[in-house]
Amino acid sequence: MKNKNISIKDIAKRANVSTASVSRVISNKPGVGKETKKRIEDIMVELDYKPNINARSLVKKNTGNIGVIVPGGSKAIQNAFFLTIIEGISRIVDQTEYNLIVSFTTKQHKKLLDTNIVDGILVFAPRKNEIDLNWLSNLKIPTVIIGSFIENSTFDCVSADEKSGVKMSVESLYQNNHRHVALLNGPSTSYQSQIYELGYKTIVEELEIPSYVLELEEFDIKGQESLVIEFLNKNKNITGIVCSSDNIALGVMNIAKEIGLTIPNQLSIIGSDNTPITSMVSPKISTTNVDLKQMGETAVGRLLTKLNSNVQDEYNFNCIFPMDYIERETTTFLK
Amino acid sequence: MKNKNISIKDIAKRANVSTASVSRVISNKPGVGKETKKRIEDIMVELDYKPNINARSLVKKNTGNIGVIVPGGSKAIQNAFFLTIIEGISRIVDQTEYNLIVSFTTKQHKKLLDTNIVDGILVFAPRKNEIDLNWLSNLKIPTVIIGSFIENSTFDCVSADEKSGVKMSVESLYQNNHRHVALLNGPSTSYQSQIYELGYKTIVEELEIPSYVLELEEFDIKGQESLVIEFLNKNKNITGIVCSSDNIALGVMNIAKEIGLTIPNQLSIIGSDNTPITSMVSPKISTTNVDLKQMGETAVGRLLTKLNSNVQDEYNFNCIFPMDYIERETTTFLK
DNA sequence: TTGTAGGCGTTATCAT
DNA sequence: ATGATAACGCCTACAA
Repeated sequence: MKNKNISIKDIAKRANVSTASVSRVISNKPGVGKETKKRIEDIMVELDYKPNINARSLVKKNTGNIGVIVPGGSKAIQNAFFLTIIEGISRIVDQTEYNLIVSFTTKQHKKLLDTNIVDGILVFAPRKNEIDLNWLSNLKIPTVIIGSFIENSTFDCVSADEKSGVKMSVESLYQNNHRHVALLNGPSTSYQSQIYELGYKTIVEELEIPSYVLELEEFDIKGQESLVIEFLNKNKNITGIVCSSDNIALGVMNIAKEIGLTIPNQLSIIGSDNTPITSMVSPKISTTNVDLKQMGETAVGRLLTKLNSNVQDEYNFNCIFPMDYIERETTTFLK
Repeated sequence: MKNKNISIKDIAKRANVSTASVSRVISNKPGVGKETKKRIEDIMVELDYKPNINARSLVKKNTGNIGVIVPGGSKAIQNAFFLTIIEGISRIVDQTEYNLIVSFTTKQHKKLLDTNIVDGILVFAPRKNEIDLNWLSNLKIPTVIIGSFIENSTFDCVSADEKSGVKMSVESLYQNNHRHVALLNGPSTSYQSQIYELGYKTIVEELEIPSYVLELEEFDIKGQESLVIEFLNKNKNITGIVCSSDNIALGVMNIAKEIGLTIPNQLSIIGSDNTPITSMVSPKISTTNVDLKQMGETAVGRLLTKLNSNVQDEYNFNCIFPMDYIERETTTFLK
């Protein structure tokens, strides 16, 4: 069933050298004659030799894998926010010898982390109920958190400045004469949501306008339409909504249409993260933007240096990407 | 930096038994006294023992990983079609000991396949220019192809019946009085596109209506807007469009609006695969539907049986999932 | 420059 | 029911 695996021994025998020499050639190490090196290499391609990763890992005590932990059960798979970041990650990992093990479910997370199959991990905006950060920290495995900033922790973080993101959104609405601006937020189990809420509360207080917050179960509104409708009906004076994801914004748009609110005239809506759909729908969604790919790249970059420098540097890497507001068609001046 | 890894030896010593016994309890094999078993287990948790996967793999000659090959460069990452299938896959893999290694880029594909780090692979609708199927076949690694049916090959395939999908779409338009129905297709390097084209040609011929085909570079229209506009302008009599993906349909909707065509009255549009956005936008997109999660589940299922039965069964697994047409708001009767 | 040999952590065979 | 011990394929001192 499997190819009879040819090993370092086979090619050593064939080349009349020791396995040591072959190993040297494989690892591109010095100490082998130009002649023999050539001979060995030829035989390697002739026999289509492929090193056994497991054996190598066994002695080198590494795995060659980088794990990516995606939260939110399988729902998040469809989340463009994560996927764009993964694109950035892929781009960098491509240039290395590492493989990417992506885990989408809680069970897989456990398996991945418990089983020592990765050298380092990238954790996407963790949820409190899914991953115990203390436990994670005790694992002593190099980790970078992407997409949310964990306060008072020793974790390296790469995140978007969502706090000022919401702030800009609310402010732009305010400048457009809106005085009743709501926040449609993701679940509070997400550290991301906490930032959003914090940012919202802060600016709302600063502007001295009332606070309206609706917390959803996810970063989209599927299955919670009635909740949103109820919220909108209960707070008829709301004229602007800031959402903690573009998907939520999209959902609200549809609900608004259904209950007869025109966008943006009767209701202005702002999303978050500038995912592709925002400009694929009509009206195009106003949103906040951050370079997600770059975020991904930065995160793996950091992880790779942690992996390559055995020295555990003590300083805490914490990179916060700036966001900017993109005005499109779901927002307007309130008459 | 790393935990001093405690091994089977350590726990053997501590328990005053041989490594063999420890190994037996780890693998839940018979031949170890109830007493000693208990003792060993206790020590294992006490020392927080975790088996070394590499060592195990080395002797067992497997890796415990399943690879997933996603085509289309990193663009496909955002493709809900694939992602939904991955959801199905995850659901099954969750119940096993396997890990999922997802590869999004051509380079990673190579690495993954060349390096023997997976026991089996799931290949998503391959592109001719990205993966040489002959080469793949020579790898002798258990493989299941998802999302496209490869004719005249020995590959196991799990795919949607897209041929009858397009057929239904065109027919429904025809029944609604449309006589000029176009196909907006993905790249011909995709086997999937070939099926779409085949289905389209067939039904168009059967109905004796003219054929209009536009081949795009991807399964969405980003960056090719002008191409589509040109196509539409050149063929003014087209009143209905069948797209080989929902993303294409969405793109066409926007273009139509821009050039002043109302949907569905002046132009009816049908997508493909019933991805979530279709019902998140307005008007809601008419499309064809297939149980993608189930497709994913079936595919891994098949792969797992291949993996578990050393017997290479000779018959060719070929599962084609039925599609059905979902009428929504982007299609109407042509007056 | 090249070779010898021990060890990485498991599993599995064969004794006991 | 248990224990030695030889693999598994590779790397790496240490010798030569």
